[in-house]
Amino acid sequence: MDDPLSLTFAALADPTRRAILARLATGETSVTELAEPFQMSMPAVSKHLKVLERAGLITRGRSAQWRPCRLEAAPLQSIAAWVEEYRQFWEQSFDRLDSYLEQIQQLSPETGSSKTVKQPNQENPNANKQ
Amino acid sequence: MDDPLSLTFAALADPTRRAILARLATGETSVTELAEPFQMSMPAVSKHLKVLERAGLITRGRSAQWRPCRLEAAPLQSIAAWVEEYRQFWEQSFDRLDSYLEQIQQLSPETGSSKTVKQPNQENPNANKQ
DNA sequence: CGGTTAAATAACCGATAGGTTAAATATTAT
DNA sequence: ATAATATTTAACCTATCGGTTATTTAACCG
Repeated sequence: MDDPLSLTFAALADPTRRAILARLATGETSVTELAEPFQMSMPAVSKHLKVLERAGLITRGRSAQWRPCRLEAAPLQSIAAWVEEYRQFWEQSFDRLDSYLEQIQQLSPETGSSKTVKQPNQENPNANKQ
Repeated sequence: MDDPLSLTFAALADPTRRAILARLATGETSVTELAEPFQMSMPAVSKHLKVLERAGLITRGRSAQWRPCRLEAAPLQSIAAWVEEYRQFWEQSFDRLDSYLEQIQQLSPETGSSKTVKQPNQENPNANKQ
């Protein structure tokens, strides 16, 4: 299927392409420079760029013999919107875990031997680098 | 690559699988019921479910001969965290668009013929159903 | 002009994705 | 034990993916 959302998800389902986007987040650059960190041929990188371009995640300009690539984040916004629809589900999971932990602590006070589990304040772990 | 993020993105890159998740968001259900809306064979759906399971997006129980599927949203939280890193880029784009529109309006007042472009208040479009 | 550099395209290859039909498995019901 | 129902597995097929090397295109430079 080649609907926009599927194209975008598919484009993001490859660590090389995500690394390319991360690099582009620091600024426009050439194909050669983009390819440098990877131990793969230029045509391979070129194909990755084509996938990203088809998904609308990058655009390419022209400056002499260089084709500078630029990040286009609009499709990422669609992804964000899609995933937000499910936010309640993971928050709800945390709620359930909280309830469960409270219940455990309440019903079996002999587990006080473990670390003081006084409302660990389950919060967004974040820090998902890459 | 089979890192968690890639597995999750790949699992989401198929409209059938996203539809299955949407269905599961309304509650646990059987494979047969999940398969019903699609004009494809049961084994095909079974494969989709295996992909979702491998990505951690669903879990399966056992109740008699049924294998009820349940949505697990934790991987979606990882997706949300990843994409949030790029939020500034699409917001920045809107800013640039705003500046551009202001500039246009300011420099060429003869375009007043178009609809009153008085700060359209660019806001999150949302409403991305599927 | 000829040479160099940047990038894309062509042709190929093995692995995987997404579907099929047919057969096997697991559980319930008779 | 047998049959019925729900689901998975096996085997197969075609298309796409992600990579390669070799070639071609595009733009600069001297």
